Amino acid sequence: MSNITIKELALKLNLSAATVSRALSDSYQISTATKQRVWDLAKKLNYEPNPSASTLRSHKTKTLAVIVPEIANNFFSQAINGIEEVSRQHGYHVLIYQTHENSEIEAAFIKSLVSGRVDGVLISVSSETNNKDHFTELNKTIPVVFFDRALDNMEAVKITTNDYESAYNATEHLIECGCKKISFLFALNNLSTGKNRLNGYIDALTSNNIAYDETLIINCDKDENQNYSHIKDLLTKNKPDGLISSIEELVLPCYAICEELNINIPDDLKIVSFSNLKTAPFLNPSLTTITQPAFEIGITAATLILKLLNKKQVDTNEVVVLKSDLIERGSTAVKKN
Amino acid sequence: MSNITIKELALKLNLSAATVSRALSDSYQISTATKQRVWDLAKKLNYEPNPSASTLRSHKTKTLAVIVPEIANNFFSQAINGIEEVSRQHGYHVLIYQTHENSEIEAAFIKSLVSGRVDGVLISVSSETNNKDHFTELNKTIPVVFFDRALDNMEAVKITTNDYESAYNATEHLIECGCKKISFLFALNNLSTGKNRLNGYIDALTSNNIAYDETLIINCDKDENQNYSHIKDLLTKNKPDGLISSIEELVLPCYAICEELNINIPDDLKIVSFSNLKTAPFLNPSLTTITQPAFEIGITAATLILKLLNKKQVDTNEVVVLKSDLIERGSTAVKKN
DNA sequence: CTGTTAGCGCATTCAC
DNA sequence: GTGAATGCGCTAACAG
Repeated sequence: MSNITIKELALKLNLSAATVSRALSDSYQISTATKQRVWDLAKKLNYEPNPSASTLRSHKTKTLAVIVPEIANNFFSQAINGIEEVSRQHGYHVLIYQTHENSEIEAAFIKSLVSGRVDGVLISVSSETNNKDHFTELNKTIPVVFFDRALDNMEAVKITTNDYESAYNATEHLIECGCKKISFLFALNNLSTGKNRLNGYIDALTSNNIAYDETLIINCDKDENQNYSHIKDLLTKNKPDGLISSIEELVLPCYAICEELNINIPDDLKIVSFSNLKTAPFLNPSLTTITQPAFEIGITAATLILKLLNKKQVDTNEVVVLKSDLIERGSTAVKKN
Repeated sequence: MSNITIKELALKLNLSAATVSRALSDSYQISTATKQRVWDLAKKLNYEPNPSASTLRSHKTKTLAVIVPEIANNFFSQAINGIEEVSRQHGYHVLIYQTHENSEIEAAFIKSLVSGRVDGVLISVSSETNNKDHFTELNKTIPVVFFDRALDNMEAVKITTNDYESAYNATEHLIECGCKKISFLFALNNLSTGKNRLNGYIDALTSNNIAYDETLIINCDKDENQNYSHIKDLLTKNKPDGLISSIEELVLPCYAICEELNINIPDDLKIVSFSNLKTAPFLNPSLTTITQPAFEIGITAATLILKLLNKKQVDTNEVVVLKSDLIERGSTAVKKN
């Protein structure tokens, strides 16, 4: 801890602590000469204000909390990147919490944040969460902004992507590629993020006059082994020629199963996956991805919450929808949507 | 902010604030009955202690700072995952800062952290950094633990991986695969992390009686375009049959260049890269990776700093070295080192 | 076992 | 323009 305090600065400058405090915050009440003296000494002695004392007095922490299911995830780490970027530019600090998709851990974090540790919270909710009580409670005291995964029935600022549309387009893309039997790996079943993706898939099928077949939709959850065997069943029995995965985590099992079953990708089975592994289609031309603008989502979410904190005019119910890209790669070409 | 304070609890319970404070921290001085009354009311009223007030008084923040070059990076995000995990289990909060390999931003963060915002700092230094002044200054006031990228000439707790050995093994692996002309993409030139990787490569060559050829070593830096053209030159003129990339970021340009030049991977050129993209060899069998135990590094770093904070006996000069895996994938097999 | 008192460092109100 | 006084919420020393 830098031991130097306002009091000590005041002492050395023959000023009162109040004057030094005001000078440091560039108050109009202080003469330019005094300000300069204060700034010079502060710089010389490496003065750094004590954040706890400052917060205790001013009720401003200059800190944001970010709650995500996982940090080691291509989407979330890119989003956090954007959030940190904006925060740094505005002198804000960023606290990170991960829930591992566990709504109890999530609730505990949320509860602990009402104590004035942060000025605002950016959250992408766990896939299990359906109780919004903690959130409404928290939102009474500080601004909360949801990104990517929001609670359906909650009024709050939300940043999402065009999940429905991008799943629709991806499905149509597979149809245009000649797929007749397209399956869907359904994850985030509890959230509108997941449901929208499913609905985009279903609607694309029906509007292209393809019979909607429930057995082609696999419900996926946290149990990796179960997911694996369900997908394996699907590929063995139903033999789809196209597949859409609603989360990146399921791509690898798909590849493993195809190898096991001697299914050739993409000749026998074309795969499209929601994924922010931007290098995926380049390392492996047979994979097409729906890539969310994760960094921009982070930027947008952080910018919005800072506006809320600065009492700028923001619709506290605003929903921002950004667009995903469909990234495909043949031998050389790279397409974007 | 949860408005309820110790004072209010005290008032409602006909106790003094001091007693309530002691009861909340489960002090041995307080009767079980009183403790229970306090806990019950605290729970009922959703009391959450004000962290600023607590810190101001106790000089403990229960917060760690993590400084990394990039969050959206497979290695660092996995390391942060481990750090967050340990921190949560011990009731610590985690602040994230990214330097984008800029030592000025890094220095500014370090400077701002002497003010008592955190109890300790976990850092992986920027590739530009060679001035250790800020670090020694900071380390006087709070513990600093370096992970993966440390400053050479600084006495501190460090967690690293066996960079020399893993580069050595990877090079020997390529030799065993029949490569005669192995090139090396040299990055992190300023850090021992990078230098050790280079030396492992060089020593593996010489101890296998392969002439050491400087033109096969490409100096890479932040300038992506320059890296690209240098690598392209290498592949065009020198036509190596093996390549080791000392960072993950250079793999994609390599693939792009090979495609451009009609070089077949792995038939014409075998590539091994330091990379924590764990899915890489699975999505693309032609890539072999040296994968660092990022999560374990995070776990270890966090555990160590918590020990330091709790004045446990820790050698303040301790260096922990964890081991990377060489992950290769033929048609079906997966090897580990 | 519990209460009283004091002060962490800062920002704000009120004086002059 | 500047200073003196006050209190944010908590914990620790001292007292009993």
